[in-house]
Amino acid sequence: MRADAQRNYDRLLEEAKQAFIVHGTDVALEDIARHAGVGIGTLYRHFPDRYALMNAVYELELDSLTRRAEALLDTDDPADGLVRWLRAIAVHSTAYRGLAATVMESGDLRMTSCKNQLRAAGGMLLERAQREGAVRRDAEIGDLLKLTYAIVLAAEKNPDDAGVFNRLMSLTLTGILTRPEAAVR
Amino acid sequence: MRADAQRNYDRLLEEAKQAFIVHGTDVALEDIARHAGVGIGTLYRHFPDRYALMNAVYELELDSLTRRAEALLDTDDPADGLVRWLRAIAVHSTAYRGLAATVMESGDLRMTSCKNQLRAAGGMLLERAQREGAVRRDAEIGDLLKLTYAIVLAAEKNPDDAGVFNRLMSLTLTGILTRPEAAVR
DNA sequence: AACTATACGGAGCCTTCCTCCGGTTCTACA
DNA sequence: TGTAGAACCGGAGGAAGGCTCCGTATAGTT
Repeated sequence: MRADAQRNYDRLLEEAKQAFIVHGTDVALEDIARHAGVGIGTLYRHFPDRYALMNAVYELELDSLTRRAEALLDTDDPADGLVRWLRAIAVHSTAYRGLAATVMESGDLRMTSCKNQLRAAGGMLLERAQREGAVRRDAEIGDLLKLTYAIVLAAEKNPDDAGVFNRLMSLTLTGILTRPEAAVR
Repeated sequence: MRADAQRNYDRLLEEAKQAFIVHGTDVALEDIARHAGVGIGTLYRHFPDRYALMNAVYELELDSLTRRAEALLDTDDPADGLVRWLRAIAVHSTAYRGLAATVMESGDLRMTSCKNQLRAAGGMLLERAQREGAVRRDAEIGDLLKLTYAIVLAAEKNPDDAGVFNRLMSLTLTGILTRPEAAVR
């Protein structure tokens, strides 16, 4: 990679990150290019579409989420560890409004590398919690992540309601029904 | 309302319903107008924006959902009644891809009339279930609807996974943790 | 039949996405 | 250091959808 290309790549990535945080992930790509001081053509050469850019930005955060998962593997309470990690994911994806909607999709290959890393890191936390009987055996890491992102999405659509994320998360973690075996087959 | 206006209104509504079902709620409004045999200006006069159209289409279904709620008030198992109603809502909103995302929002006034009717109907089912101790006391109908729509959204983003809706719904209804009191404060 | 309030419709402007290609700049190698 | 050409730059412009505006057409009334 040529030095100027590398420079532009880095600037675009940094600028995209800021723009996603401030304006959400559906910000106009032209704005990102302009703020990075390059033409729109350069942006598209480095990142074929909006999702490549989102993937690259999210990858910046993946290391810390992976390390967090590893650290939480050492805590005493496995259920608490899993829950803390899901909350950490939520915090990260909440920072980039609109990101959750994309990460939740499974149909296409967009952001696949990010999603695989998340699944691997969370899978270990989930398995430990299940081994110790703290979490239902039939829960899968993919579904847990989908639920987490779904709740993030619901929360970001209710920006005036600060408590909505915690309420929905609590409902989901502990269950809505008091006698579940009776109503859900 | 003039006769020709009424005719066009009805045609637009019917055409919008079909288009939403077939192409999702982000279909081009020009297509709806064309299929209804009117100009785009006429569409915008009757429905100021896309959300007015979505609201009108969803209102067509509200009666049946309200009646369903009333019928379910007479069933033996209150938890089962609530769950069945939430599933009915999910079925309806799943038919119109993209609708769930809009209904979930609370910030603005779009689709307010629909959302109020849903809350009223579901609130009765929820209260009965809570009175009989079948559902957590701290659950609110608004949050339950948000969760339901969030799951619909997650499911419609995973069209290749037929079971995802039921799995997420089951996780949410019965809870992910086996000893919730220990991990969630 | 004439009149008026109401409704119609599409031209046209704006914004955003994305592609394409002529011109420019950097790097490697002599 | 000079140079060839590979790599890169950037913005014009086509495509598509959202929405507005206003000249024209028509339903309903007297």
